[in-house]
Amino acid sequence: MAYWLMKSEPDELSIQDLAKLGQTRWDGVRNYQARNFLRAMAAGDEFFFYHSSCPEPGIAGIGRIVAGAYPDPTALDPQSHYYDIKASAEKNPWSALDVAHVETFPKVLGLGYLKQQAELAEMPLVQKGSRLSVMPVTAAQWAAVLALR
DNA sequence: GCCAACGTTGGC
DNA sequence: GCCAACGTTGGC
Repeated sequence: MAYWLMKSEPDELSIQDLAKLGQTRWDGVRNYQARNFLRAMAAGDEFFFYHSSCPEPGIAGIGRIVAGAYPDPTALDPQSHYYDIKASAEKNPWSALDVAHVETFPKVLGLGYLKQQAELAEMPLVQKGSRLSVMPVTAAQWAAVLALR
């Protein structure tokens, strides 16, 4: 089992939304590096749910991968914000997967707070200029964040 | 709204 | 293959 971190704008999907839904599709990733990490995920893997582009950016809870990556249907949907004119059913470069709610933290672990943690210094999340929206998390980093709850 | 940093596009 | 221009991300 592996650990990950995924960013979501709470206006789109928040940890509270995921808690309400129980399970949903994680789609709309349009970056190759992030997509490759999606494809490396397996059912049972857990991830930190990070709220980005919002008043209180930070880790808001935990989710679990329910099903591994499959072609992202939003890439083929002209109505979708994530529509990719170059994608087709035969050649869809984008991946989505199904995720479930595991835990909502009592409070969001803010980005500034996370940046203060020496154990997390290697995470792309806290590194200047990094915009990666899906990234691996080591077991040590996972444990360090859990200890901050 | 600003802006730094990154990724992608497309001309050459 | 280079690289300038452009678009996007995302914190502040």
